[in-house]
Formats: sequence, C-alpha cells, structure tokens
Amino acid sequence: MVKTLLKNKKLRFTAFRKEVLDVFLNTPNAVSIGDIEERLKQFDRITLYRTIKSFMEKGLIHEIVMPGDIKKLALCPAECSSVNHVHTGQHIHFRCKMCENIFCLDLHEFPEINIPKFKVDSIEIQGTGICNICS
Amino acid sequence: MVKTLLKNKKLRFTAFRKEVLDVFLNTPNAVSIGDIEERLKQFDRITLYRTIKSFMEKGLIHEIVMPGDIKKLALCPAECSSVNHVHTGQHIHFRCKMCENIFCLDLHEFPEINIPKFKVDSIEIQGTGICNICS
DNA sequence: ATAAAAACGCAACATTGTTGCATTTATGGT
DNA sequence: ACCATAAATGCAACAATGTTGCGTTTTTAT
Ligand SMILES: [Mn+2]
Ligand SMILES: [Mn+2]
Ligand SMILES: [Zn+2]
Ligand SMILES: [Zn+2]
Repeated sequence: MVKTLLKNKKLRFTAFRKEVLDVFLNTPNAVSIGDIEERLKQFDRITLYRTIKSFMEKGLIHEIVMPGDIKKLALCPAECSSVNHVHTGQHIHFRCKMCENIFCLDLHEFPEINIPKFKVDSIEIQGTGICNICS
Repeated sequence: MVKTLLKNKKLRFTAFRKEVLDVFLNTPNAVSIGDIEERLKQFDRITLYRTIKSFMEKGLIHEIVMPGDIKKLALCPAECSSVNHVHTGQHIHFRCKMCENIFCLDLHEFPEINIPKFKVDSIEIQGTGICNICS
C-alpha cells in the first residue's frame, strides 16, 4: 500500500506523492520525468522536482543515467536502505535500443571488479542492446 | 600532433578545435564542459557545444555520465573506431568521491556479463570510491 | 484541538543545450 | 596558387531542464 511505502521511507503521505508513486508502481520499467508528467492530469512542475528529490534522498527511487541525455527513475528494491546516493543494490541497468525502455535486472552473480590502487565503494553496470520483447 | 589527430578522425583542422583538443591532451582525466570553458581565454559557447558534438560523432572523445548531474568528456583510446555512440572500448570509469575526478581505466580482464533473454551490444562499468592520490 | 514542521504552488531565475542564418574558413580539384 | 564548395564559426533567439524564495496549506505529533 502506497501509504505505508512512504511511511517506511520516512516520507509524509500527501495526495501528490501518492499520485507520483502510483506512476512508478504501475510501470514495469524505469520512467523519465516526462513520462511522469504525461501521466499526471495536472501538476506543479516544481513540486514534482522536489518530490523526486525527496524520493531519491530517502531511497525510495533511484536515478539511472546513460550517455545521450538519458535520465530515468525507478523504484529501489524493497530492501534498499541507502539514502541520498545511487545504490543499485546488486542489480544492473539495461537499455533496449529499439523500445528505449530501461530495465532494472537482477544478475544471478554480480561480477567482482577489482581495480588496483583504487578503493572501490560501488559499481554500476549498464548494458545496451535488444530486449526480449523487441527481438 | 593535433592536426593529424583531427585528420585521422575526418575532422577539419581549425584554430578553435585545436584549442579544445589541447585541453583534452593536457588533462590526465575526464573534463566537464565547464572545465573546458575555464581553460579557454575566450570562446563562443555554441561553437563549443557543436565542436564537442562533432568530436563525439567522429569518435575522438566520449561522454561519461553518472548520477547526480555528472557529465564529463574524455579522449577515446587511439584505436577507437566507433562513431557517434558510446564506445568505452574495454575500459571502465572510476569517480573519486574526494577529488571528484573521473578516470578512464583499463581493466586487466573485462568481466563477462551474461544477461539471459537480452541481446547485449555493449556494457559500461562505472565505479566510485577513493582514488590512489586521495587515499 | 493545537502547534510545529514539512510540503505545496506560484513567480522568478539559473543553467544547459539547440536552431536559424549570415559570414568566414578549410580543403580538394584545377 | 586560385577557385568553388562544403563546412565551421559567431551571433541572436529560443527551448528544455532544473532551482530558489516565499507566503499558504497540509500533515503529523502532542
Ligand atoms: Mn535500477
Ligand atoms: Mn573513458
Ligand atoms: Zn525493447
Ligand atoms: Zn581522488
């Protein structure tokens, strides 16, 4: 339920936040801000930006960026406890060049990346290609 | 030499392009558009954007994006033949949280990522943490 | 019910990137 | 070296994206 979802992340429940969160819950893949705007009947742009920022800060959603001015948002996995920074947990992002959808995918085994001389905090992996629906 | 570098990528040699390319050649790490602007005495912003676009289209430089509105540019490896799309070859990107520098790093062995049901064209890997200088 | 803190909505602003167009420059062929 | 052509430049105007300030409204804890 949307209300408890927000509460669990220490976010106040408001009508607008419910609407925005519903967009995420009703979409299988990542959504852009434009996508959200299209799905809201009427809204204030500034409030939307602030809502998204709050959601990100509290670890409810995360941001996915790719070269070519691609920026999308997706729900964090339920167990995500990270706040205010990218925490893709152990999943990767895949962009289909046909449908332009971006998928959050759980890898069976997340690869071990060793970078000599660097202290690695987090790793992000992003793939591009063709999704199963488009191929 | 800058002139042949441009020619090899089928880019015309101009005074402005030389200046921009020199910025890349004189910087060890990735640079933002703001970085470039700071290093140029005087310039036209529009021409700079178009220059960068040309450089990217011809595979002279590539774009590195990370969550948090981070966008930087770096020279492609010499052997890079890809045009107009992200081709990190087989290197990864590492962002140091202290100095905020972004490094293009060659991994000894680039990991094999297998994504069931998806046809993978390219993989990008980005790490964050502390670089060797800052630690 | 009340009070404090947070979120909202509006306006104004800032930053980042693009398009059109006239002028200048680079380059390949003569 | 000269010329014709295509490309690059510089300026203005515009578009898209994101932010800040502030008075009002709503949520939540007491
Ligand atoms: Mn994700
Ligand atoms: Mn790189
Ligand atoms: Zn697809
Ligand atoms: Zn560092």
